[in-house]
Amino acid sequence: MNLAAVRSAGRPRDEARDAAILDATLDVLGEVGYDRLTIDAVAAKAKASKATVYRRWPGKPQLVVDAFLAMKARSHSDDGSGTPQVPWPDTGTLRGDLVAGCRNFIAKLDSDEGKLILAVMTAQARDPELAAAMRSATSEDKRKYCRMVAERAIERGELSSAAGVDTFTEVLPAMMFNRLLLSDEPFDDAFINHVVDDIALPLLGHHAKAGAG
Amino acid sequence: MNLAAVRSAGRPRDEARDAAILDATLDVLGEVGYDRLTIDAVAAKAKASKATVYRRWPGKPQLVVDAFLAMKARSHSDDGSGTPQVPWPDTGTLRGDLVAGCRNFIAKLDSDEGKLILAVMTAQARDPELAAAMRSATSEDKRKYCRMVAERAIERGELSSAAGVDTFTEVLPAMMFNRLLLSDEPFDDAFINHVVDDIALPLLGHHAKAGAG
Amino acid sequence: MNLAAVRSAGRPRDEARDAAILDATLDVLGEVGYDRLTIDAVAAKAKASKATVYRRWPGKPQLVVDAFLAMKARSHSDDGSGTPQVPWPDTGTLRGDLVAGCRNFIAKLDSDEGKLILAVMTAQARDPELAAAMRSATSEDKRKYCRMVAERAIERGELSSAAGVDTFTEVLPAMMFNRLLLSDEPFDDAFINHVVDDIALPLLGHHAKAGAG
Amino acid sequence: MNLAAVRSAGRPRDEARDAAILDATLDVLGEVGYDRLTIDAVAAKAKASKATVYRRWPGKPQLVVDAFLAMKARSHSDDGSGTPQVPWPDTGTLRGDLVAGCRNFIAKLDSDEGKLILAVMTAQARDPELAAAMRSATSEDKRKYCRMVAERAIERGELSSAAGVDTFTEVLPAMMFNRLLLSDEPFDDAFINHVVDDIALPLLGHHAKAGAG
DNA sequence: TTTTAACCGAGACGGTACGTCACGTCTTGTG
DNA sequence: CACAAGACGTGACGTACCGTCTCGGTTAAAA
Repeated sequence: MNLAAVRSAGRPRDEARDAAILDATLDVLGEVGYDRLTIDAVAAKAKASKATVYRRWPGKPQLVVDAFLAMKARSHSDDGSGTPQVPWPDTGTLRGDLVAGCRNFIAKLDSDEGKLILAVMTAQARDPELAAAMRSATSEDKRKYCRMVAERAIERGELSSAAGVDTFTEVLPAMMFNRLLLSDEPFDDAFINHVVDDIALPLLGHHAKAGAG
Repeated sequence: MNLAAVRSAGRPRDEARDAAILDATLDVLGEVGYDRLTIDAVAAKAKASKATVYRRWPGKPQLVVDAFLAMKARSHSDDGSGTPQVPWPDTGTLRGDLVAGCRNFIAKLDSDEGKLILAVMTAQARDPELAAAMRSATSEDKRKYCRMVAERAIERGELSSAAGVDTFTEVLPAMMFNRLLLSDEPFDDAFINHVVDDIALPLLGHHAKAGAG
Repeated sequence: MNLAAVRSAGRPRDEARDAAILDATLDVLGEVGYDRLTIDAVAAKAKASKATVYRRWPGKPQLVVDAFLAMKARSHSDDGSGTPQVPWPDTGTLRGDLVAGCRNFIAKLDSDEGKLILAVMTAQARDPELAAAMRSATSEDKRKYCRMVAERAIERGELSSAAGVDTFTEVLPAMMFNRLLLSDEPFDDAFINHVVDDIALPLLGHHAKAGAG
Repeated sequence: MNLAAVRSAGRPRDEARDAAILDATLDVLGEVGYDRLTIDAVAAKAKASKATVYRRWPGKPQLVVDAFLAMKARSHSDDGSGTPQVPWPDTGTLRGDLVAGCRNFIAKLDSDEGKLILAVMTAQARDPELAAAMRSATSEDKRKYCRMVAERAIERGELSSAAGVDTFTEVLPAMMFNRLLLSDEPFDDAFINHVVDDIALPLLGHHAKAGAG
């Protein structure tokens, strides 16, 4: 009797239930938001019992995190490659890359997925565990993207070093979260230009003469 | 019959109840946090009825906002002057002023009031109305402080213009909110130094050779 | 200053308010019944304040009793005479008089006033005070009617004495109240015939061979 | 899959909770009466939750009816026999039987159970459903008793037929309800004699020469 | 094979908080 | 004083979710 055999006498968990429950969670999340999401509603929509939900997740925040991660994983695996399915296009200039990146993010928020992202972000502040999960789920993506943009700029000669990249990677999301969660001002092109020209480029050490667009 | 006489037939609302309820709200908020705060508990502590609470506020978030604003108003009116009761000391250098400002903020968060601030901030993201109220309640303070620091620096010759002040006023709080609400990293001196040296000073156009402290 | 002048310093009670409140009470009673009648609703409909209502009546049951009595008094005083405005017709036979009386009562219950009567009767069982008021308000009418019917029968030679009249006066209303309040069977002609033939006439000592109608 | 197997998915209702809740209802009913009985009090006394109560009964009147019926059922099943545990003694005369029956009823009203009976009767007039339930719960008993008394009388030769029994069965309870619910006169021996001699016996066709007692 | 132990759906359970309603009292300003 | 308006403390209402717990009935690995 080896270690692997120790666990599980009894009926094994039906992994398909996980998927159904996570799907239902995303549905409900999109329909009513994080705060009004109830486990009962999720279970009903998944044709699962509350017990099955609670057997797998200790509570709402964890369930929502997992649902979010599952959604992310699914959208990333639409193709077989490890590269993101929405490639970050090389626009030819540092500023163009940054603006394109921001616009891409806005576009994402308008999609079905975006509603969920907002719902989850909204709940982050209340739930440290959810926040941690979200961070670990997204930080790598953010870092990759920012580094790539910086490297391209260095190759082009627009930047002399990647020194400011980490700070920039830190400030850019902070600005976006604030705009989305705490401000009622629109997340529009004017804001993007402002963030790119007045914050991102200066922090990256790009003393632009070409100025704004 | 003038306009002033028009208002109010019937028994006027007892403003003292407002105060009692808001006080109770702050108490409960400090004791159990936003999520576990219940209207029943507030009413009981204020020796008021739930009906009285609901007659004045439509729900928990609005009540908490008002409680927060009342606390702010009260602490600001401790003296009769218009100047803040915690003066922003002139440390002699721009960098010193900024660090001192940040540390002052941290110190505030450790106070009784700080628990409330955190509780309210935590709830902001969920409640647009609360967020709006918080913004309007705090933005002026923030702007004043940042301008004052910048003006001192200009007087000293450390800055050539106040051009970056607005952006700086925007970024600094964003960084702090992120650290407080979405990060699990400590809000310590290392972070302050990082924000001041790598973000604030560059954005203000202070191309410091004097570097760190 | 004479004795009459002693009482009442200050503004005298506006007797018109009584009428308005009682009218409103009858309205509300007819609309929603006794149990759902609220003092607030009455006051609102009378454009009176709750204080005015409570200054005059200690509570709902007393108010409803008074409203009922006022309605009765008003309908009785439609003409100046002391005789009832709905005369009890002499049908020529004892049985005919009894059936006509019962039918008259049913007809009354279908009127606007009837709804109120039912509402008040419904409330009687719960409220001893209301029951007492109702009794004293209606018993005399009942006794008068029953005696009149019996006397006519004696004049016609249908009855030899009025001996059974008091008992009959007691049983008839009891049967009706039971049918109305505690039974779900209809208050129809079949019931009337049953009561008259099987109960009223035997108790009055009318050993009829002429039987049914 | 037979019919018995069809019933019930999910956890079955715990019948013991029914009993506990009904017991608690009877307790509270006895303590404070129908009008002051609250669902909260019942639930607390039954160590149940309000939700459990509302899951089984739609509201107070239905709960009270069921509690009453449960009490009746329980007291009837104290012995295994189908005969009532309080036998109706044969006093030797029709009049004696009737008087004894009425006195037995009065005695019952003075017991603990009597308080409940009164409480429920009081509520009947307001609640048609309750009234219907009470009727079906008590009518059979009444009919049985009245028939038995009549049959004894026929055997003794006191009555020539059972013709008047149904009417009598109808009138007797009506008189009692009126006395209990709508009158303030006492339910005493004088009343019993009156009902028996002036109403019951005549309606049964017992033209007594022995007259009253 | 036969256990046997965990799974599954459904839904009851004790709680807690919700937001509303009506009560009877009170507190204003205006006759 | 009375009066209209309406705020007040009280307390019950019926609902909604919480997270846990039975049920009867699978489902696979272990015996």
